[in-house]
Amino acid sequence: MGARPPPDVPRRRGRPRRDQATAAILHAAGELLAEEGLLAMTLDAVAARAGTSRATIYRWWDSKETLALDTIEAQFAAHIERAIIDTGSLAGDLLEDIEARLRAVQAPGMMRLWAAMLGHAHADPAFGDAYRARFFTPVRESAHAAFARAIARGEIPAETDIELALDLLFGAVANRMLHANAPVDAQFARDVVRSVMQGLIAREPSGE
Amino acid sequence: MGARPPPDVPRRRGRPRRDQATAAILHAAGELLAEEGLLAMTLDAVAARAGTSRATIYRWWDSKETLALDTIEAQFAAHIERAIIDTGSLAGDLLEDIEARLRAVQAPGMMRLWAAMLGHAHADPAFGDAYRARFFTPVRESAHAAFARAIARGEIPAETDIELALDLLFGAVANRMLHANAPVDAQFARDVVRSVMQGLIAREPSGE
Amino acid sequence: MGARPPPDVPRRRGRPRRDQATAAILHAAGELLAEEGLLAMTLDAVAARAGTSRATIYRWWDSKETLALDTIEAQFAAHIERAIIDTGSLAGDLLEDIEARLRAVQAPGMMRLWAAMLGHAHADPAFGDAYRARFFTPVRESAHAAFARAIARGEIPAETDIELALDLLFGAVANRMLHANAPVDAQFARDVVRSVMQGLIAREPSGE
Amino acid sequence: MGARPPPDVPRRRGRPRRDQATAAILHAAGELLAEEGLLAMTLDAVAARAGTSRATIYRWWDSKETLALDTIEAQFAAHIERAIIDTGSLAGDLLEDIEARLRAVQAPGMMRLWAAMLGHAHADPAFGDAYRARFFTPVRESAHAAFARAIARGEIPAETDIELALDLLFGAVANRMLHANAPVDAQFARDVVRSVMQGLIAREPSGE
DNA sequence: GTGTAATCGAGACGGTACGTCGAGTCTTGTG
DNA sequence: CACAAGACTCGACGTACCGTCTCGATTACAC
Repeated sequence: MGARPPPDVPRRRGRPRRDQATAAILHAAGELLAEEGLLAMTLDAVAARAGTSRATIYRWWDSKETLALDTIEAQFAAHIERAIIDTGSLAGDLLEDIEARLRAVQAPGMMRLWAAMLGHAHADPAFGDAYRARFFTPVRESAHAAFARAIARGEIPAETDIELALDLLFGAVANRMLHANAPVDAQFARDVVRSVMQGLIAREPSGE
Repeated sequence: MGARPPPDVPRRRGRPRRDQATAAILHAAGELLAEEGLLAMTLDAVAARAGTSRATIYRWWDSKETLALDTIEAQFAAHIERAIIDTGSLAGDLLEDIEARLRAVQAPGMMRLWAAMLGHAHADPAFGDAYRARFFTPVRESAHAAFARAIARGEIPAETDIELALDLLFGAVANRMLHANAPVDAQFARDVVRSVMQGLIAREPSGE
Repeated sequence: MGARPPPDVPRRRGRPRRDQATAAILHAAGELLAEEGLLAMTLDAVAARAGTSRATIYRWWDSKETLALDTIEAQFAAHIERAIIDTGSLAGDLLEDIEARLRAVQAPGMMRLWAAMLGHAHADPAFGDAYRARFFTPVRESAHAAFARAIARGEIPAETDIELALDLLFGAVANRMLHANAPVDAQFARDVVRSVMQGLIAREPSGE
Repeated sequence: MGARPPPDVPRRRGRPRRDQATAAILHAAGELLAEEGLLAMTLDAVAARAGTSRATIYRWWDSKETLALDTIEAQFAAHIERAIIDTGSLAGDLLEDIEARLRAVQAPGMMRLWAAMLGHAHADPAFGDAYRARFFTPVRESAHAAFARAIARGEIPAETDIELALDLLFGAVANRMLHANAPVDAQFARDVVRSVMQGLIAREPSGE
């Protein structure tokens, strides 16, 4: 599975791919996803709005979920600055990180879309792998790096269970948005970061 | 929206509802949900396996998601003992609570189903309300009561931010299962509980 | 097959039949047939308008077509005076007869209903027998009697092919109404009668 | 309403219509109509026997009645030679015409189908127009032409009421088949033609 | 230039499931 | 018994997307 958009081969024979079509499809899909959600979005509607044919979409994506994955990735890219965050303190790094994600996910229709992707990730294992590789792992890694830097400069103990910390951190935020369907503000983000750091610093090794 | 299973009215005129049919439908739906997931489950298949007609299903449920909601509720009921948990310590209460939920959610196909329900909860607000009222709020309330008891007996400070604690607690577990798609064992549950408690006890009031 | 309305047994045990129900059903069916036609008329609607239950209808009629048959028979009875027509001349008798039928069949919705009955008569042989026995044969017989009287008083030759005359007579009228969907007025009826009589009187025996 | 079989445009973009499918549908519908009649014929069954999908049928026909209309037209075409009938005498022309129609309508199941079409023609005005345009008007016109030729060559009076003659002619035949549900043989056709001609030739103008 | 190869639009097609509707049957409680 | 209420099975309906498939038209590189 998976999209095979830019194979970036040097040059092939035949009519070259019309990049405008790809962009128009992603744009149309983005609008429809925000307006109606994943389930209500039909490829017919995407094709009509993009001015292409359904066959062209199927040529480059193998399902509408994969198309949606590419679409929200393109939208996230606009919200998240890829520059490495390094404020000098762990709390500062984590807060910056979380707030950047929050800005991206609070665009209209994005929560609904996120939930739909998560649902499909559990229905289709291959899609689940792609989903995690693109939206879960990167987030986790950038936060992981922040913890590693904090250990390196002695801010937190070396034996800190970073994986646990990440689950607490992102889990709390996700829980509030996805399950409680409640808004997440900056104050909540600060509370979460402080609680997690206090819980980790004070803790003894977990091995009973 | 929502199902209207019989509110146990005393006795009405007309042919009585065949309870066996309702049970058979729920049973068939449960099997098919575990085997194929929500999206692949057809009402045709449910009706065929339950030995009823599709029309009978539509008489009592307004969508297959609502049917699924009733189905997993029936399955959860089998896993979760409703007796109030009170071990005497906050950590003990929380662990018992979490582990009870884990047992229920680790039945085959249940993760996939949970994710699908969450996805639909964000697609259909009315369904979202029903979903939270039945699967989110009860869990939260039983844990909330455990915190209240802990405050009453002086185990944790009275000004503890319980809502935050709940988000950390259940968020960490949900994050690992839903997003990381990784297993949650008893050790992880213990680590989460300990971390959250330490983070809360030591913390100062959040208001800047 | 066929309806089994009033079995007219002397007196049976149990709750006596509520004649009002039967009348209400026929009345409701008549209204609905005129308003919407046979196919669009549902037994649900009839039952609702008659204030009865569907089961009661099924108790006395075995299909909605049979119910319709009884219904239009009741309506025809109101239009057609059963007294024997005898004006003294064949042309007069035939005209009276035809015009009486026309009055009945030109009630609103009646053409549509007649066509539907005819369609069903060819779909269900048993119904076809009942239909002809009630709506075809009687008409034919009363006109046949008029011809017989004309022969008796020497108005037309004794060897007149009456069956052929009846087919020409009623066929022309039915053709115009049913097939051409055109109105039939008194002038047309007079023309038909005159043409048929001239054609028959002048003719030689048909056997080649 | 109405079917839109291919108007034979020169060449359009897109996948060309698979003519075999259209033919298979008409053939399957023809068989099923003869076997079971219009009401019992299911589009499911037609699709299954034709090896197409129900959607394809709905793409080209808007109801099963319209499909039936096309079907019997195709079958009539096989029975009726379109060559203009001109035997030199009015009686000869009319007999040829009537007997050609009789051959077509006496195929198995055709009477039942004809009656059903007539019923639907009165239930759905738009269908009624289509029905008459295809099965009523053409028959009428060819016979009308025969009368016109007879007037031209002085065989019958110029003031003959042709419309009345047509109603008598076809009405008598239709009455016997549709209403009396009796067979029509060549002798009956001859009798009808002779009677109508005698009735018309001898008659005076109808205007009082 | 003239293939050759690829893309794109349009749109028909077989399929599957949907949600609805009506027919006809059955099972209660009430009169 | 008759009747109302109403739950039930069955089967067809017409619709909506899906994913696939032919087409004709277009556009480039390669010979």
